[in-house]
Amino acid sequence: MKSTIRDVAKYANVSISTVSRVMNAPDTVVEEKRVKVLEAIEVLQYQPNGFARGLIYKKSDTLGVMIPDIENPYYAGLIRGMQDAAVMLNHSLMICNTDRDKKRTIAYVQTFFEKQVDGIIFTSDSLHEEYYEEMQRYRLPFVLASTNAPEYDIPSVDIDDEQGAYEAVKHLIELGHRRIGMISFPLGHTISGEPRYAGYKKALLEFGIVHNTDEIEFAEHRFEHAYEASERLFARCSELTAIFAASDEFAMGVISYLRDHGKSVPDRMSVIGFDNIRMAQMFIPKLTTIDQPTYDIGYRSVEKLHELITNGEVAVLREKLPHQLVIRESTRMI
Amino acid sequence: MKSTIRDVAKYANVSISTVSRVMNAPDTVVEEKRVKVLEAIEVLQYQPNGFARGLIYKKSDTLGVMIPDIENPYYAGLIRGMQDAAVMLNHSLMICNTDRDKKRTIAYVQTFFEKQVDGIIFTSDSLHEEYYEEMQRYRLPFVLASTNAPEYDIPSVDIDDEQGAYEAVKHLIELGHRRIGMISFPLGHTISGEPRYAGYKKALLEFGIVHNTDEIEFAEHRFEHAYEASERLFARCSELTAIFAASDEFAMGVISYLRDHGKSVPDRMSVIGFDNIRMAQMFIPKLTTIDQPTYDIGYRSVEKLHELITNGEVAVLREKLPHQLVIRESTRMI
DNA sequence: ACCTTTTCTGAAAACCTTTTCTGAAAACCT
DNA sequence: AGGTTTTCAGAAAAGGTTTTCAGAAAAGGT
Repeated sequence: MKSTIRDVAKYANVSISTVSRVMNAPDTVVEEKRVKVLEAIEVLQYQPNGFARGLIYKKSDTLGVMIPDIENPYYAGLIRGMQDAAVMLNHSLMICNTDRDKKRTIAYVQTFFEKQVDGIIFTSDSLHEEYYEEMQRYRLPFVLASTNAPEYDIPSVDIDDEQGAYEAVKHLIELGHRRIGMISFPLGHTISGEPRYAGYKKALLEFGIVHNTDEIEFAEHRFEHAYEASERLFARCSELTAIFAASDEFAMGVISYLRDHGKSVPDRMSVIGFDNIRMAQMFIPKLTTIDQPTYDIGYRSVEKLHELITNGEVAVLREKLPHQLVIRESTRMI
Repeated sequence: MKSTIRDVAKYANVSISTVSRVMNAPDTVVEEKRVKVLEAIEVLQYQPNGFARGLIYKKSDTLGVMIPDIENPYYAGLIRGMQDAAVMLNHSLMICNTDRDKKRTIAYVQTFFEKQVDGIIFTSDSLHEEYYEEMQRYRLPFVLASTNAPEYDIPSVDIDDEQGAYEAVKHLIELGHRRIGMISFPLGHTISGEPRYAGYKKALLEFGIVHNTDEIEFAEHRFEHAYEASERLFARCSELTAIFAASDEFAMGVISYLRDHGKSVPDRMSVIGFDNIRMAQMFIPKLTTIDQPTYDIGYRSVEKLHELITNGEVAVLREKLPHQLVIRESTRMI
């Protein structure tokens, strides 16, 4: 059986208060007893019970994290950053993979609440009203990582998607491309759909290129969908010379499609991605892309959540981290 | 403030025992009071406190998971499987990324213990003696996922690495290759290093090919290391026509190296990987590889841990799940 | 030597739940 | 109607810790 503070007290011939003090304020107990207690702790392998402590401190030093799709490598960097920040703050992470399933997400909020997490980090995906209400219901502090919610005042940390997309497309234009297609996220229910599309349009507009809505095609989140979307897009528009893909995974889907149909990238077509996931530099060709500081977004988001938990508020509500154009091999001068 | 059972009791004009009963054995309390209590619960948004419950039930319904490197996509499938199994069992997962750091790993075992996880899943990586002792010290039930420990009697679920490697190399041989190099994990401190190397040797031996120790090169776990290892290997052995890479990530490293030096795969060199991570079918060329049922390994490992926790023992100690050769584009007839 | 302050320790309450035990009321039986 | 069983609800203990409070002993001051 696990040993308790009582066992330690008995073994060391002191009261439990003394044992507790040895652990929490060692200098208030006289040396002689202190060493006896320490010895007892060592012998009995005593470790305080987190439940009992939680009951008193009313906190678990645990943070809940919602990930929409853990197989998407984009989240790996995010998680690493969060983890490192958590370690620094002496906290633990409870991670849950929602699979973008509403029921599951809401069920997890409840679990988190019952397990007394101190707060929740919500990554990517747009914040449905239901989620928001669920969080409000339980009054759980939470922050948004790699997404934001324009309609609510919720702390968030992400990047400027529109600006990133703008720079990506601008890069293509500066390379001489004029017929530029896009593989976008669906516009409605996805958070980076709108702004990245807006950035694309903005760049075209700025360089006086007419935007033809034919030249955009939509895909859900995965490689396969982008592959299929490419098929539809190229069937419709044959004169495209470059593609702006809303994510690196999409870019890989596009390139795979092109390769399967005998068009090499970047010789016959330039493709730029978004995110700079680790695979971007492992892929052949290495992807030109917009780098997101995923590690930092993760790190900052737990710092921010911690700030929110301890202060009840947050110094800056919506935090935008810097992105960066990374030029590799998948784009070239026309 | 969070409402407690006391608040509900007061609101519903009953004792706290009754409230508790409504939640845990509803049919032992008369209808009239039951609805009042239910109503109070709804109004006050009451949710029982996990700490208090944990104190009584002596369990948290939470499992700890150790992942060596969360950025390695291999673990994504594993985690999904674990998560799904956990949801089915009404448990939560506390995931920690060890970065293969001993101090951090041990610190995490302590945290897990204090937070009263019911058990731990240890993934990949070999089980150092220190870890084993730490687990013993705390008497925490644990299982090994995607690794095993020949020297200890610990429940594990993984695949037959040697057989998998054997089949991979056999495939190469059947394709007509005779000069087959290998990019291996380091032999000493890594769990799949030895058996995959053994499988490689076994296949060569079986087909009467002399095994030249020159033709193997070692790399740590990542793409970059495999890239560098390729450089060393090809500098030494120029007549190789095929490579057995100990992981898909290694295979991608090898292929990238070859591509950067003008040798296309599979035309000039066949490369086979191991794992069948999601990227294997996204890569160009798509990787021929040995499929590991990562999802199932994850799923089974939490089932197994649960079995161990509830029964104190486990029906089958070392569980081997089936692997499978998946032929794609990175290998071809010589 | 006596009084005051400081240091140190233990008892007990508090945190929130579940569960056992006990007793009151209701239901059942003859 | 009287006695027995069953149903139901509340009081209280238990689970392991921290912390407040009070008191005893030691130290300090005159």
